[in-house]
Amino acid sequence: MNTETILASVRRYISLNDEETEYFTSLLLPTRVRQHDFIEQNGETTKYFIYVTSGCLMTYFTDKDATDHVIQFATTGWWTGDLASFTRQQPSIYATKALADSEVLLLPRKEMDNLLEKCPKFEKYFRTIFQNSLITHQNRLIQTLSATAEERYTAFGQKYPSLEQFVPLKYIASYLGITPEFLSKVRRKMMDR
Amino acid sequence: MNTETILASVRRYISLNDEETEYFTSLLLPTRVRQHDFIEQNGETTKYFIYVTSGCLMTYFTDKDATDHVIQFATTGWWTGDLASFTRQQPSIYATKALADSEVLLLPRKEMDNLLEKCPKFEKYFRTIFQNSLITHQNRLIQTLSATAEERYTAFGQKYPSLEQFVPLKYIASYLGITPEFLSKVRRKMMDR
DNA sequence: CGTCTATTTGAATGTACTCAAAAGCGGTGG
DNA sequence: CCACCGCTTTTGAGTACATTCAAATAGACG
Repeated sequence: MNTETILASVRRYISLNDEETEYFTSLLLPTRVRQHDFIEQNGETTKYFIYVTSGCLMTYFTDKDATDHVIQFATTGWWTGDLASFTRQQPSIYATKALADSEVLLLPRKEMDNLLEKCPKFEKYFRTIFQNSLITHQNRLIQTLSATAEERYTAFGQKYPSLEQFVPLKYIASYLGITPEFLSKVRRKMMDR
Repeated sequence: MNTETILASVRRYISLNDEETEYFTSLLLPTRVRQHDFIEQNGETTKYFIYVTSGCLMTYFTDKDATDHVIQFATTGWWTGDLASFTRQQPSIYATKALADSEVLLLPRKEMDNLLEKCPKFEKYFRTIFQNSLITHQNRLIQTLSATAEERYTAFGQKYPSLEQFVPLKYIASYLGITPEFLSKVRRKMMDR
């Protein structure tokens, strides 16, 4: 399967020689998943850190009232998964499933450990990935705390235009922290203007 | 000033020889700040990544209605600051100020670049710091999206008991994403039971 | 003390939720 | 190709959680 996009991602931050490239790609498990398929289930210990080559995934939390809350959508070029479970090898509170037929590269936990040990320059790559992701999460937190549902919906559409083709409205509502019914009403109000 | 706690933090993840220890600590600017003092102001480009040796800081965002939103409280052993501004050298949307007289160690942006270049094992340290912080932010997002104000307040008290001594209720309200008035009413209800 | 800020209280209001039901839409099988 | 089924989206009425505004009370600090 296609390792072009992940290598491009890595090379934005570190340079790799042929041997390193070969070694790195040998650790990745290329996998096809179909729409509605799960890559990880909640309750189970997360096995993989997941890179999306094509398609679209979502990682989400299901609360005690059986309401879903989307932590992240991931399209081409994004990493996703449950970092807490992956890092600490404890049961996951998240599940990750495909919103469209997708191609992913799975990095098993042990192989990531090996990679970082044998080829420490990947520390820089993941440091940068996590740092950027942290910034994104802080921005989202600010948005959630300070903006109305309508403002958040508008901002979401502008920030992630490519997701509209994959993501049902009810999951966008979930990501925004509102009910599908209320998102529908927000959209109505926007249309009426 | 005391570099014990920051060295302990670093040594949890990587080991340093004397030369590395010496070099690392030489980059840090020990600074005392008094309650109400600012370390960084919004609108200005963030100069430092901030490590708290003692006391307590808060990093917060002020929205268009002049309402503050706390991104992070930082007590002994925590890093804080505006990563987005620090990383991209763009004007900050956050400010960081002291909630109590505090001692901090400031790591200037350029020195962090030098450190990571000359002593790449620090990539691992910061990768781990950011990874853990990301997990914390994801948990908080989940909480904010799925729990009521009362549940969040209770969880906050359990997770950060040490903060109660430093942080005025209005900032806890801000962190939880509610108004001070409503937090007061939540507390009343809890007392009445 | 007196002043300034933080916290509490109460009434009116608003934003978003719940529940129930209808309408829309896509896929599948006869 | 159409009819049906299941799931998503919309609509509406009633409700709940949280906000706003105004004012009183309590605390902290010089």
